[in-house]
Amino acid sequence: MNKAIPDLDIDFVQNGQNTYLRHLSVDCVIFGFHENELKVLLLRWKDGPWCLPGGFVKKEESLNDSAARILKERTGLDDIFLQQFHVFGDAKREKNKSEMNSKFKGSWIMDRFVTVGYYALVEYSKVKPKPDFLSDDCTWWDIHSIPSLLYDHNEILNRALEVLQLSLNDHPIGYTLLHEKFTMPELQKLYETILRKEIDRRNFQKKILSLDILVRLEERKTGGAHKAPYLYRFDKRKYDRALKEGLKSGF
Amino acid sequence: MNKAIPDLDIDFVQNGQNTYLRHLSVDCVIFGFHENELKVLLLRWKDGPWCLPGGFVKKEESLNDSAARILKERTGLDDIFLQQFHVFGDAKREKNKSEMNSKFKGSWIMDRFVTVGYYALVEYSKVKPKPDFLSDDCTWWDIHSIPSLLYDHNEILNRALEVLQLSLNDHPIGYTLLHEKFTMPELQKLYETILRKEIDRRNFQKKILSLDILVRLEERKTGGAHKAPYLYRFDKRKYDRALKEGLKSGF
DNA sequence: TTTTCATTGTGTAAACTATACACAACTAAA
DNA sequence: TTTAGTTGTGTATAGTTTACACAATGAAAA
Repeated sequence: MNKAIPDLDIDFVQNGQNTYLRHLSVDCVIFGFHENELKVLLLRWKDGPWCLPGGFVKKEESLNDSAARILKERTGLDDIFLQQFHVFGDAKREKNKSEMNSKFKGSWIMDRFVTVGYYALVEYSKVKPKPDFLSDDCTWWDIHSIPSLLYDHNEILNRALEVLQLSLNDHPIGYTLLHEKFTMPELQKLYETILRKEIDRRNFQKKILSLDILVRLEERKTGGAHKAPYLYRFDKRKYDRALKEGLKSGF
Repeated sequence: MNKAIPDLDIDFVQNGQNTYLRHLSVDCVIFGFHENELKVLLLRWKDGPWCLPGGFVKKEESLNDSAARILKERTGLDDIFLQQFHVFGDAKREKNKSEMNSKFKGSWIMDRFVTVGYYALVEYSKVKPKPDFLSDDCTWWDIHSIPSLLYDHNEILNRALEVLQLSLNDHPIGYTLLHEKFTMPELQKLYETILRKEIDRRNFQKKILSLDILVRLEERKTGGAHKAPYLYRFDKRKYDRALKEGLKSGF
């Protein structure tokens, strides 16, 4: 018996195929925003590389439910914005799988997997990262310094970022990534980070306010060595309506 | 032995799981354009409903290759614009499967399948529709009169249409749907059909020409009881460049 | 207490893009 | 020869995006 795999896992490795659909996995790119930087939640395999949090699809479970379950297991969060964005189906996408995971020899886990990529937008401060039983670490990484990841996970992450960029023009992303109250510069920084470009402060404000999904509060955020900016929050009702209808124009 | 399944199929039904990944299928929404109408290629199951052309993923085959193979088998066409657009993973998506296909009892085919939707844009006149061995018909249907389809195939088709509409704004779709030479009104009608809205003739021409991907030929198309319109063709080089870069503005 | 620095709040002009719209020219059929 | 239907083309207006400047504020430094 391999020391690296506790008893709990033995059943998963040996009999998982009775619980899960074979050949099919789900990987989640979980985005957060903290200290004006876009972050992604990564796991580290025991004695292995960093990777995206992922999992498998139970035999009677919908794909979306699988993704939501995986998200919940890693972050503790329910009811999060979660969006399928691409299927990764190259026959050779799991390079070196057999060498890397010799401890799973003969297991269903060693089969080829096609994986469905989901991305999630979560509020950084509400997340309590939890490793899964195959991992010994689960932490946020800055989007600008992602390490080399397992298999094609770097590609999956990059694709998620691209899709996020495009979605920004169609959907008022931001609701789930920020605190309830936030300043205009914070929101702008979020957009700039995702789009990887600078936006004129005055034009950004004009445009984002014209979407009519924000409410300016009386409150201001003090503490900085400068003029105190107003706080804003999303108007949930208008925000949801905008989500449904889609936004016309983008940055 | 069931009369409806010839010998060829027996092996597929009984031993397909040795060739294909289980639980995973591919369905293709194949669009064509003919007589100023958008068409979709559908199959009819033997003694069954109409459905999208689909198939399975071989164990050593990439997902994209599977879709291309399925497309080739149904249309005879190679090298076609083919795009993954969504995964359909509801646990109950194959309603009534067990009743409908009792002849496959015990086969891997009766398992639950998650299916990956692809859409393809093909030149109508080049296609020679061929039923597969489970079907006895394979023909074009007008987009406005699609029958009730197998399982969730109506939903898959509708989703493909939505994605096609969105893609129209990002990509110069049309190259693969029209003859080599076409008139401006034909191209406009294609856009109008996909978008389900009318576009001002003069503004359409201005905009599409401003993309700088068309070449106007000296030739005109005669035969109509009216002024003969010019013929155009795509400038392949500029078209490909535009595809890569994406188009800024949409209709 | 005053000054300084970084940042916020706000408005307008110019460039660009999208939309609305009209008339002359052409082709085949009546 | 006339007619009906359609094509080719340009311009004025509305709307949107972009570029840009200056006064006000709050904390920290002098």
